[in-house]
Amino acid sequence: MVQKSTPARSDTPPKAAPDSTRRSEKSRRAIYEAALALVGEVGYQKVTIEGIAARAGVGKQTIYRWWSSKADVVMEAFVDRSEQAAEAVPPGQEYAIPDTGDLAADLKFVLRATVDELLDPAFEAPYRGLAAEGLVNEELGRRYVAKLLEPSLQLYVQRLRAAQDAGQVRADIDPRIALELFVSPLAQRWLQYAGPISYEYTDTLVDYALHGIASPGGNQR
Amino acid sequence: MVQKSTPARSDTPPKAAPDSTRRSEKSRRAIYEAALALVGEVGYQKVTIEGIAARAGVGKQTIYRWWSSKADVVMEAFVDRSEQAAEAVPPGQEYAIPDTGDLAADLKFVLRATVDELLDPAFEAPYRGLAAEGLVNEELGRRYVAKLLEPSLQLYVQRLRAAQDAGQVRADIDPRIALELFVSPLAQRWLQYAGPISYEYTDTLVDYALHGIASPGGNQR
Amino acid sequence: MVQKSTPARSDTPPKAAPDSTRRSEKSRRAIYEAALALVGEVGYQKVTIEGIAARAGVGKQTIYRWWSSKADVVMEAFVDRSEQAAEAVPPGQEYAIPDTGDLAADLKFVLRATVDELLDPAFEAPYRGLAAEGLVNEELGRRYVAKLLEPSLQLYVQRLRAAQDAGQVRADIDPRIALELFVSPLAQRWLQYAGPISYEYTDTLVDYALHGIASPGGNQR
Amino acid sequence: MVQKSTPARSDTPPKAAPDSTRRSEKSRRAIYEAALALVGEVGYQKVTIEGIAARAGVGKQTIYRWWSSKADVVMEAFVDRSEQAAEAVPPGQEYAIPDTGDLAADLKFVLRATVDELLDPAFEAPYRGLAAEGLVNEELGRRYVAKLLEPSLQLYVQRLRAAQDAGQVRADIDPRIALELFVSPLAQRWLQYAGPISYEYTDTLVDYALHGIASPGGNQR
DNA sequence: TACTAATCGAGACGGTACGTCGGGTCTTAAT
DNA sequence: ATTAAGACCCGACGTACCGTCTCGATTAGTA
Repeated sequence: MVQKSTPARSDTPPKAAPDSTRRSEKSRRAIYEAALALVGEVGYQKVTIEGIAARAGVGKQTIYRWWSSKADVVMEAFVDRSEQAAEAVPPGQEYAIPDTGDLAADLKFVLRATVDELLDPAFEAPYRGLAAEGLVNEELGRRYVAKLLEPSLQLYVQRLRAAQDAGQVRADIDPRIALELFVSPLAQRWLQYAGPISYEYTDTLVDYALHGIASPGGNQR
Repeated sequence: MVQKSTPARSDTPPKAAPDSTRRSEKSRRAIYEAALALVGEVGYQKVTIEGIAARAGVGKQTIYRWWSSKADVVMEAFVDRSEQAAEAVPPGQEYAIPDTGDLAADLKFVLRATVDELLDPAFEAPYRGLAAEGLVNEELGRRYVAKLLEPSLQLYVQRLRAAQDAGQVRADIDPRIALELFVSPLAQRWLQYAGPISYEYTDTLVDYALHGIASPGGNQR
Repeated sequence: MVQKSTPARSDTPPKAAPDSTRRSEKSRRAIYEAALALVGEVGYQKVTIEGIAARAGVGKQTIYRWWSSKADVVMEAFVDRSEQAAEAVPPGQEYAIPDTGDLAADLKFVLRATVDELLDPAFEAPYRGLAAEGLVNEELGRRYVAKLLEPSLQLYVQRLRAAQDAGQVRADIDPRIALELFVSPLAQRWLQYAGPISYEYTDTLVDYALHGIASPGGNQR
Repeated sequence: MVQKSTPARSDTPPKAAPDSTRRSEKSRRAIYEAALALVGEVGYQKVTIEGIAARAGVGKQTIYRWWSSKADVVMEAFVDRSEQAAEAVPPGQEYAIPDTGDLAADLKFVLRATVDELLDPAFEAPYRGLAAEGLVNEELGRRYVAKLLEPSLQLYVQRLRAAQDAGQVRADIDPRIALELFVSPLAQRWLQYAGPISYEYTDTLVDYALHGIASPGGNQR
């Protein structure tokens, strides 16, 4: 209702950004853990800042000093966990879509893995909660996309580019759009409970996307 | 205190469902209008049951008697509005995707109209709010899909079936899945702020979906 | 907060007093019984009009039509029960303080009986509840006094008058005031939890009241 | 309903008593003032916790944190005001019943002052409201007696003891009981609207109580 | 190594909204 | 016309969290 900050304006000083060199690492870790644990236990919706603070053994102010909202905290906690997981992967071709030369097979393989992941409750709770918040809070939504969604999608872009180089995908195709043909349907079915998801379904998506749905010699126009 | 209906199980009584024959039509309409107006004015998130009641000139209890949550109220209000709009259409081929014989053109036309609609703030507010709630509340999410999403998608199914009959779409294609190739990407970009949406973008989606992204003579395996 | 009715004023007609000839005797009895039962079970405070109506199997309106408040209902129910009890007494010298010729003994006897009554939970609940309401609602308070309190006190007046005739009480004494010397202290101790009540205590009150507390030859000016 | 004392037992935790050292004095004062003002303006019955909070510019929780009910708040506010008034009295023989040597005159004087006080609306509103609550809530009633009633009565005890020392009151008289002969009748008439109160009435009470109502040489058996 | 300013745990505070209860009025159908 | 039933508008309840604001009691980085 009331406008509050709009960065600087003196008068009421701009809140004097806290000194991050003095920040307590221990508290940060405790907050991340508490946030993720609570999201898992009671669901994103029912998590409260007070609850996180209590669980982490931390004052509320310590949270408000470094984050601006519950979504912020959970998002960072989630990203942090992802990064932690990423670092655990042996250093080589860490995260990439396999390239066996058979594009269809590679895509089907990755999408099947994605199906498995989506059905894992540990992922589901924070992922859904954040996504929901993101629908309605544009700033957060864009951060969500940039931090959690786009990096995964870029792996598809890479794989599709390789396929273009190999002459398996038409050169005039925009890979960033092309990947949506099979990724977005899966995303929507899962996120919105818009339909069942299965290996068969994702396999079908890949086939349709690669070869199109039109009849081969069909006279379009 | 006294058990009334639903024979056994007692203990914590099932709350004695209200008598819907005596329901006040006036209040219901007022509540729908208040809910939609408020969602438009302050955004779904900031709407409260208390606010709806006050705006509608209605006791809070009257809302709680007939609905179980804000999402419930707004959903029903939204559906009601849609139905009202539907009834206003002259009785003929009310809602359908045009069939000019040119499938690509027809789909592009409809998707362009969808783009326009998605960018209309009047639609956006309740749609997003409900979608967000639906991500996180499965029961609501399924209702959302059934009431608001699936009916629109069925129009695509019809059009694609017609195209199959006309030999423009392969007979082995499942239209319910096929439509997702171009609908879901648009939905995701819009809902999740996952990318820009434009006529050019939707046109591209249709082209990719119809003809596939693979090279014509590409050797897959 | 807002004044609403103030009896007549035309405009909004004075509510058209109900036709008492058509009143349902059965409902009235049921309401009395429900009211007294509930007061006994959950305490005056927690009794609600809704509760009485439900227990009596009666519509709320039927109560509001004939009574103006919970206090009203309970009061009438209580008075009704008293009258019922009174009628059960064999017609003779129904209710009176015994007159053995020994005033002190007679008063002590009656007060001891009163102590017993006051400690009977069946009496206590509605009596206290009504008294409390009466403190704060003058109209009700006066009715309480007239219906429940004064009739008992008049029995003392009669007995004291007899004592005056017998020359045991000074002729210039006002019996209506005199009785308060021993009745009011007991009443206050009980009502307000202002002190313990016992036979010894009431005996003492009678002695003090009869003979005074001043020293016999004390020179009071 | 709520567990109150019995420290441990957990399960449903005992609500973690707030830290009284950090209590806001400003809020407490504001609450007292608001409570007394409202009781004066709209009457004890119509005062609500919500109203007190609003008037005091305080959150409801701040009231619920430190008091358990409206009666509690008003009582404390009332006691606080009494103590404040008491402190304002010049330190000497602050509050005592005058001792001119003439017991009857002294008592009549004090009772006349009490009559005046009882008829002062500023006293009446909270006094009656609290008394009413006290009838029906034993715990509160006893607190009421201890804090507001008994201290006044002790003044009579002192004066009567002095009179005993002076040989004006019989030595075997219990002053705590004796005072009730004239105090309780006045209290009952006022509290319960049980009869008119006037100087003449209280004078009469004193006379009756001092000398008794029995005939001097009356043969009691 | 001591100083001193920021951060920390804790939680009281002014608020908003929750979901529930009951008051008193009004409407409906059955008697 | 009264009744049982109960929906209605309304006001207050007591609770949960919000985000802000003190409080000592630690910590660091600097002097």
